[in-house]
Amino acid sequence: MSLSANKAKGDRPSVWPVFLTAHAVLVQAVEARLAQANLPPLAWYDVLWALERAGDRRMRIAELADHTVLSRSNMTRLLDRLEVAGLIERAQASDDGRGAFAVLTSAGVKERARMWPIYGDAIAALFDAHLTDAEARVLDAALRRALTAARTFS
Amino acid sequence: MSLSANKAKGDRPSVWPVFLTAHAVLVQAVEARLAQANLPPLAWYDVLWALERAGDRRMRIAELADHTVLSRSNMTRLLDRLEVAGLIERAQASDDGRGAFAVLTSAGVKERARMWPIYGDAIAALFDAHLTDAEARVLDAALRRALTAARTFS
DNA sequence: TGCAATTGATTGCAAATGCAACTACAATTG
DNA sequence: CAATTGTAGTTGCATTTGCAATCAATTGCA
Repeated sequence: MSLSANKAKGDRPSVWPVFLTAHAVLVQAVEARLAQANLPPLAWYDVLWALERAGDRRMRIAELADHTVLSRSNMTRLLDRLEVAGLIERAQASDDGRGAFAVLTSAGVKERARMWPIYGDAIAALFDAHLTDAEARVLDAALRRALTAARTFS
Repeated sequence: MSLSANKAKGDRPSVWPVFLTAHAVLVQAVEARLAQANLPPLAWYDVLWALERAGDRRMRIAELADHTVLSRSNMTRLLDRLEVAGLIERAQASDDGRGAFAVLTSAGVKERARMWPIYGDAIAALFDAHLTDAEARVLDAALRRALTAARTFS
């Protein structure tokens, strides 16, 4: 009976435990590399990069929260820290009196550029290097499928 | 140049972003299901299950921390909560005066059993259901490879 | 043996998170 | 167009985390 906890309902062993552990270990390793280089954490990168890709370097704050899979209050405070660090600014939305934009500053652009070499190398060395192209494609497709399914659920 | 942030060094698009998002969304969805059923969070399950699999239902606390990829201080406090809830007890290690065991109580066994149906269903529905057997094998192998590589690094 | 260095676990304190109010504005509808 | 209902973002508070310091016990070694 206790075997059940190892098995998917279907009865092949589930990949889930490995998925969880791999994530934990990899993220920890990446964060360690960033910290060691005196760079801010991963979450900062996500926000900066999202803003940089947005046409005018600005994004509505709820949109950002969705994008980075963070709660809104969480995003509010993350933006507080980024603002204190001078990497973003807030701007009133002209069309909606309640809304605000997070706007990337040029210091923000620089900081993301400073992070990328370390972050990119970490991803490459710790993650990508261990996947063949074919595996990468499978992984991508599978995870996207699970992802969108989980999203339509909630 | 800014494209670089999308690409693995190798220059195929990296699966990393999807990996991160999938993890975040899936874990959130699973936690939501547990919470909705008035069950404790995922981390509790990990500890309870690890203890249950250990022959004598006990494990050294550092060993547990390693197993669940948590810092030691974190584990100390997680065990505090589990102890308050009556799901584990602490026991002195006989061979090492500093050491302590976390010991699963029978209430702990019951609680894990209570969690499993919800947790197992969640994994099955949100994750496993979206992988073919072949994909599952690929995923498992690839993640394990990255995992052990990352571990030998740190 | 005796003393420094190491290890297992915990603790204090600062930072980060989650959740439930709360404020200010916008949209709906009667 | 007034009154309700909904939405964007922030804040208070309790919980959780991370890191460095601490305490006790063990190990290494001169």
